Amino acid sequence: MSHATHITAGSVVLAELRRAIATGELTPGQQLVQESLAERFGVSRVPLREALQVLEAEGQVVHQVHRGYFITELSLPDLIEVYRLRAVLEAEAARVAVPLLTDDDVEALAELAARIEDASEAGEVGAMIEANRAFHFTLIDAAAMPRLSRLVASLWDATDVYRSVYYGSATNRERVDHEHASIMAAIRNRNATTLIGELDAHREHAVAELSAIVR
Amino acid sequence: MSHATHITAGSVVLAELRRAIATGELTPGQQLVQESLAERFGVSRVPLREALQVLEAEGQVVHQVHRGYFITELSLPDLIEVYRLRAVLEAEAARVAVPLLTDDDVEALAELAARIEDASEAGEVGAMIEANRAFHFTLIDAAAMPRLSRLVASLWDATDVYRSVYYGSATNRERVDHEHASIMAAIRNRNATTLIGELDAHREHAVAELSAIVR
DNA sequence: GGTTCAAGGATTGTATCCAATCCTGAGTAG
DNA sequence: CTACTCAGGATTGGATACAATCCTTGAACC
Repeated sequence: MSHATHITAGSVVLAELRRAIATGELTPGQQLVQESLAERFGVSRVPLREALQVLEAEGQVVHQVHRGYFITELSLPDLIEVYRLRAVLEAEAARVAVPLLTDDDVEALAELAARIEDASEAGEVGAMIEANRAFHFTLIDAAAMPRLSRLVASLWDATDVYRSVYYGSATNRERVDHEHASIMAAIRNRNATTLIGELDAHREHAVAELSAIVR
Repeated sequence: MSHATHITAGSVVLAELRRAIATGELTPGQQLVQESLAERFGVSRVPLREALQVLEAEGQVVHQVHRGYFITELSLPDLIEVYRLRAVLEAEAARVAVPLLTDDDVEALAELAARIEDASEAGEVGAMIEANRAFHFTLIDAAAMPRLSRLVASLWDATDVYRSVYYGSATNRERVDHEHASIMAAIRNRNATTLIGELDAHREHAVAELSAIVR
């Protein structure tokens, strides 16, 4: 029996909340009224609160006793810190992963890069976000450091609120495609130093664009 | 995060559980039966589960649907990964913090180092663990990167289960004191490179000892 | 007009109760 | 003797009900 077979109300609500945050349906600063959300998802407040507590631990929402849960508002210093920590951790992941990459891994990465491009040209923002995440985490997971993957994932989650806005721009989507091509080239060459440089540039461009959005 | 002024049943239970884990009262692999714990803390199962969910998000306990919560068992690869991630993140913290350190910070660090030594000689393991954590996080917090502090804290928490065993040994306590002296010297000289080297050595010795314990 | 303060409703925190699932162990068949 | 089956209790997941706290609103007072 696998874990996924046990669908619990709390996990369903958690997934729904994640989606709502990622799509921008729930906007930063907004209060999450427990009764309304519970009714909307067709569950009681108990599993709803369970999901909210998980999101709080991840920093996606903030909690104030007797006042409630609110979607986290990312400040500019916050955003910059998230990307700085990503730089540190993803560099480590790349360093470890490159020597471990199998040909199958590289193949999978190339295919994901292609899927991103397709979604990008079609303007399918949701599909692009998903494929993009799969692309980057295929590389990160290749380092075979599960805790590292989890930490980086939580940092990605922290900026999910703004990701849909970022990919909404065709200019941004096009630049991302070019950067992914450079990243793939470094991966194919098994050159960790170059790869880390490309990843850093990739992130720098994103943080520059996002800085404008946050304000 | 909840204001300290408003103590909620869940937060009390959470603190108690943390203490019980840190002191080794709850041992790795052990099941946490909700009813018993709730009764022991004098609360219902609702706030207890709330605390358990927080600990699960932090990786201190694991959860299996319809089976319950268990104290996490740290595998050797896990332990090594935790310390490797700490090395990466704490090095970054040190790099950022050193130029920002005020004389007051250095003073506070020196005082904490002294407190650690006192507790070490007196064999007060609990006090030593607490002062040691305060010492290291005074340095880390000086980097003024709150998310970085949180990530590192979660990595420290992950090995809390074994910390009391580690500090139970007088040999270990004595070595730690010497290492802290070297760390303080590097801090006083505002030499980030030396400091990072000392911190790395400090951690390497700990992971070597802990590896033996895990097995 | 501005400030203080006290209801009352709105919202969250917690306890209690019921439902769903798991685990144990006795019994049975092979 | 071993493997399987299937109650019955033990334990967790979730819903409802109640208590504690907060927030708004409006009136009294300066």
